[in-house]
Amino acid sequence: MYSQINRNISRYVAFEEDELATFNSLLEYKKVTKKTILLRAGEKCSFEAFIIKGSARKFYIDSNGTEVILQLAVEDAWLSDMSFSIYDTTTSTVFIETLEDCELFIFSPESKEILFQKAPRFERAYRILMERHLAVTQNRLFETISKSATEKYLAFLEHYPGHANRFAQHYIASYLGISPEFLSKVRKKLTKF
Amino acid sequence: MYSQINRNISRYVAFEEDELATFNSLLEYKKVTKKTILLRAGEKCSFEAFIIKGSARKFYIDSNGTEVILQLAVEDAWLSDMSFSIYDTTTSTVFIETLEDCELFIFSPESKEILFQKAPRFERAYRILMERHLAVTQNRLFETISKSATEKYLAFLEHYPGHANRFAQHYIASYLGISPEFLSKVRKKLTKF
DNA sequence: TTTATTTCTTGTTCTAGTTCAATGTTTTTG
DNA sequence: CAAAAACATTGAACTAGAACAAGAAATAAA
Repeated sequence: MYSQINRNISRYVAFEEDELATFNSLLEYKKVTKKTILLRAGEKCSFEAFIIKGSARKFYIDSNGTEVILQLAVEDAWLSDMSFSIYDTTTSTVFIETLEDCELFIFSPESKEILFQKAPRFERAYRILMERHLAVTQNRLFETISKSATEKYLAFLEHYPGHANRFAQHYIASYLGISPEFLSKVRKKLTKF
Repeated sequence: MYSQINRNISRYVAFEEDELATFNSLLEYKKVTKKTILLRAGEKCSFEAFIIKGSARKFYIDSNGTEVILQLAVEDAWLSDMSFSIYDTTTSTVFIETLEDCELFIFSPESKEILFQKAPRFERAYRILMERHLAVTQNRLFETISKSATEKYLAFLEHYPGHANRFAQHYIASYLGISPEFLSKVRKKLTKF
């Protein structure tokens, strides 16, 4: 049961058996059906979830009601809140919703603190995870600014080969920052070749 | 000389004197004139710099020659490479250029590793720094996707009050992902009120 | 201080992408 | 299985912002 998440967290740091045991003891296993809202904005419980099975989306809604998908996540992905509203005066809010039936490990901020105390080497794994995540986000920002809709969609297909036929097109459109109608047109044009 | 950077790194972790001494011994002080290219893409030396005084920009150039500014940095900011080209097959490249005469602390990846070995609590400080940085980047991504040019410029003014009259407008435009001409028009419209 | 270089402004034309609306298609649910 | 809901397609009208061009200011340099 824990082998998947242990493999994931051990990607950049080789942990000892007892460290992993501590880690595992702090995880909460959760099974939820699709369309479950795991996190509603406003609820002050910042948390992290690891997807064992299933898929989910993380999105923000700004003051104008605009919804933007920040992450389309599948097995082996970490979903975290990262409440960035701290940096912004305008209320911007995070939602996490499952899209398929999911099996998850939930990791609360309190558990995280306990883990770092009992097994400080996890700080390192988390730092590296964060660095990677940041690199991916910067890359996406870069592509959002510099690429056309078609180029962004092609890059998306390349980065996430499985995603195109697992997520609804209007979610992909929102992720890419284009309208669903236009994505439909982009895809049609692409199939011609 | 070290008080500024020590204050910065101690923001989320209270370090002991000897830990800070170790940290400081690993920093390389550097003074450079404006328009110095600190990092040219391709040079495999991933690094981090802390700005004591002056300003700089970090930007990417993609395969089409499009330049996108990822960071406009002033005193007290960390500039890091984060070479994310790993995630991308298309060659995208990082440049860091000073815009004013600068005093810097340079922190090499090797020094970083030594630091983490000698004073492991720095892992924590770096993790938190990364988390913050990620939150800011996600927020910017969100704004880039959901806001109009005018809204983005207003948010920029709010987040970075000093930046507007310190950086050339075409750099700000590139940071916001809009053309310099259009930013000029946006600003003109805004002064009318 | 004059000249050169970089930066900013303003108008015009053009286009990638949006919005709206209507129809068709798939998926969900009782 | 039928009915409802959610999702996708297509076209037509519209718009935010880009690209181009050419002149005006401001900075730097000599």
